[in-house]
Amino acid sequence: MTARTSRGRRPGAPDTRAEVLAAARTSFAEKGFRGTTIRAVAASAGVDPALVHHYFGTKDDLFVAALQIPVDPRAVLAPVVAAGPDGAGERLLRTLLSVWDDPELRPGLVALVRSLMSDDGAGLVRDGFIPVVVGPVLAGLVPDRPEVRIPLVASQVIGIILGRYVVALPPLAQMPAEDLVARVGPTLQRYLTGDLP
Amino acid sequence: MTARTSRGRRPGAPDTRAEVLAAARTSFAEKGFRGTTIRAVAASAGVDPALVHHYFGTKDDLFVAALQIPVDPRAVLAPVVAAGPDGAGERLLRTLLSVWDDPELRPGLVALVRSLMSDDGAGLVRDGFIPVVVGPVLAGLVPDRPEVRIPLVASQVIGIILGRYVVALPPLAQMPAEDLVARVGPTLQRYLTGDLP
DNA sequence: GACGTTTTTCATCATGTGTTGAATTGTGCT
DNA sequence: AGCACAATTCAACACATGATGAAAAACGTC
Repeated sequence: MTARTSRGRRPGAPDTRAEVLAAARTSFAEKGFRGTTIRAVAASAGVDPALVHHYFGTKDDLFVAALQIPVDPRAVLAPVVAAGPDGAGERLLRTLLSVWDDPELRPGLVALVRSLMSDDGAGLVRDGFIPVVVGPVLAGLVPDRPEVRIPLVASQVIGIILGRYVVALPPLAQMPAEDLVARVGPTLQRYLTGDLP
Repeated sequence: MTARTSRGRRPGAPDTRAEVLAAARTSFAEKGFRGTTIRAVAASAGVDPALVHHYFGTKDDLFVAALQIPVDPRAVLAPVVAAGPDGAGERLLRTLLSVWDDPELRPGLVALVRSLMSDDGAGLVRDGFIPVVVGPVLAGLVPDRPEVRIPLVASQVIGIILGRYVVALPPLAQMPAEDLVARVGPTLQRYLTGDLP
């Protein structure tokens, strides 16, 4: 924010690197990959663009550094699956919301989702994430026809995440997690184990 | 595709304008607004970039020309609402899918959604589209607490649209519309008129 | 066939971007 | 005090992009 003029190292021991990373995170989360410029990140961190390159190399490198998703979806979902099909819908949603509501993780996750939308990461979600990562895990929960049930679950989950975190639809974004769980849990439960035509 | 060298007007009566527009549509749909360059559109239409500017003015103008959503959501939704709450979930979804499955309308709609995602059209969806356009219409269907019910409906609808049309999740994209209606309709019905905690 | 009009390309500009290398200033070690 | 090293900025390059104005080729009309 404040104008810096002098050249060379700053006095004190400011963790400039962390500030740059934070600025990059929020910018990627808000404007996506192409919408984020290194110059804007640098400006928002009160720093010269060259410093961004000095710490993190290219823009791609900065992006992966900004994501840093310290969450293995399989590890997170494992307990949900292990507890069996009863009440799995609510447990699944509760787990998911607890991860996304963590303020440490949220910007990275939002940035990831945004970039998956705009650049052709759609293919990645379609061919990689759903069938390879989350599909097999949830497959342990459903009694039959996983190829029908899993996408239905995915559609409702995607909708919640987009509405609550990316678009921040007011009532959805402010709704207490437990209310959401109570309201949407049954939907997921039906998709997972209910009677489907 | 073929290399054109000669200057001036082409022989015959090719509708180059339409070709440019089509190229713009698919590019906007696939790569979003920022991901689309005028030069790429021109190349894909086998045309000089200046021609794109000649027909449609600035890039923004080209974008709105490419959208051309000849669909007024309120007009489309009106009959759904008029028929009353019984079976509204299925009717709503059926209507929606019939619009999106129309190959004329699809690229424009996908492009619109993509751009709403990446640029900060999120605000537009949040503050404009949902509360102003679709909210009041659907409000005629719900018995109480619209501020809870409408966003839930929105979340499931958004998820379906993203899964089926934007990401093109395989089983969701290929599923016959009526199967989807039968499977997801009850969810919407519950969000609209069911017992919610 | 002459002529105005439309369609098309060429050449060019200004701007914003990612990236690089050198220069400057502070910090910590000996 | 001296010196290697890290942190930081400056200046600049190469490139892609959106945009503009003028010129060339085909068409339609009289």
